[in-house]
Amino acid sequence: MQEKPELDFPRPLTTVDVVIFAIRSDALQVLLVQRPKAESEPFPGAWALPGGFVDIAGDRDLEACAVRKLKAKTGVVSPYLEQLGSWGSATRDPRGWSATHAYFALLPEHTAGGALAGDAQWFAVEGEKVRPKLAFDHAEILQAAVLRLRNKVEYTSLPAYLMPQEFTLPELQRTYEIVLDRPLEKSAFRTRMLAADLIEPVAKMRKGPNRPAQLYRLKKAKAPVFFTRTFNPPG
Amino acid sequence: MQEKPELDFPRPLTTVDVVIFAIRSDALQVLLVQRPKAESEPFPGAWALPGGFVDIAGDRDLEACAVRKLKAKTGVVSPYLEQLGSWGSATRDPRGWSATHAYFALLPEHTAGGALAGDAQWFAVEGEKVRPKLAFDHAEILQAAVLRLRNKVEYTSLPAYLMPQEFTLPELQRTYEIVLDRPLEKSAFRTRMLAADLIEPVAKMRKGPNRPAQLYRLKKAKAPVFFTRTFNPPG
DNA sequence: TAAGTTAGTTGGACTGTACAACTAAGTATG
DNA sequence: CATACTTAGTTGTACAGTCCAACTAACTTA
Repeated sequence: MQEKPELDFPRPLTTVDVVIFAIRSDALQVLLVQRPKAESEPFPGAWALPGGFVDIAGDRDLEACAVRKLKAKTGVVSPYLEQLGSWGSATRDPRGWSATHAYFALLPEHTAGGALAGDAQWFAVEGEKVRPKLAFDHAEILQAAVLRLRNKVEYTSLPAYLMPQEFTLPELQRTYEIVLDRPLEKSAFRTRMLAADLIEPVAKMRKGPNRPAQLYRLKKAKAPVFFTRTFNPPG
Repeated sequence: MQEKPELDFPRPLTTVDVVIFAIRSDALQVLLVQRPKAESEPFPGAWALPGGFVDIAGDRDLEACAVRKLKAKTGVVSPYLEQLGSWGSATRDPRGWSATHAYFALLPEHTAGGALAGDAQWFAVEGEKVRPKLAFDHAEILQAAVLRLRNKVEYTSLPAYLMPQEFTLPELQRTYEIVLDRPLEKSAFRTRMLAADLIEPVAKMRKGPNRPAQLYRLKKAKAPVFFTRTFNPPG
């Protein structure tokens, strides 16, 4: 490692933040952590996205760092994880020039209750915001994550990653509607979802208070399926 | 600025790279720069994406840094610029743990010939690759850029940013076809493009060797327009 | 004047969505 | 035990946009 002047350049602080979504109580929720209350910390006591500094000794790459932070807060090991973008500027962190690599993760509801860290808590997403004022530029990052999620939902199968292993078509549709925050046409939804070849029926039925419903599960496809068309909004 | 142990963490090298696309000679081309031949440099003499270290004294934010690097190599000040993603790992740069923030830019053909830096040169994109072997993980970044461009072209108006200020519909269609590397239906293309309300006719006509064609220009819309449907491939 | 080239339009077959009305299978209620 | 209520799932019609081919239009060249 030679002593190039460039290597002596002061380097930005480098962090990774994760926007963790789940459907809970029939609403889209996001996991936040409370920053330490010590006055020496930036934004003491404020809510923030889970994240922190890259550990160049321990983290092989950025995604491994994101997985580590997600596991630390939720105990979840392998959710859907996608890079969202990066935010870097001289002013976003009072400690100096900093850049964060933001990821977003989708958790099935049943895993979202598990091994939550003590400083972590779920908050409902209202519009593209959340009730408490967020530290740093995390409100902007959260908004980008919600918009990206909504946007991708229009033409991919992403919401399937928010479902438990087995689910009914109306439940899946409900999840789409929660994420998109608008009603969808039942028959168009069924036609498209089945044509997308993303889910397969299992032998069982779900017996509810009403008519029993067919159970489906995600096919083995790892990547989200792209639909050829968007759902056109009714009306 | 307090002396938190975290701030003493060794920080990754932080760079910004820009994938610069233009249509030249009826083909999709990308701008590359040749790395210095000094043996003390990583990948001496190899071709690489334009980019370099973030200057935390001079760059206000990541995008400003990308604009600076783009201007340095092409002279172009305000092209279409979009964040592509970030790549960071312990091994991608022999000098140590590094993270790059990648952007991609679209240039109209007539600006692409201008004030090129001496070490810069255009290369045709073949598939998702380019002929020379690229430094670092830049082949991977380039591939991601091409796939993203192709993918977005399916449902947005991005290619309009590759056009000169005034253009005919057949020229615009040709640009779509070059980017997508497949033929498009003429009448469906016209219907969709005009319905998208993205371009507007100007009073003039283009007089070519054959029948004259109506000239159009981009509407003032700053953001690329999202189509409601994809182009279905013929056949 | 005829042939060639490219711009742009027209029309019919087809496909998938939008929407409403329908059937199906269970539970709750009087 | 019959009726109403609820939710799952299907069917049918209208409509919009595409796919594709054939057409017209305007100009150049031989």
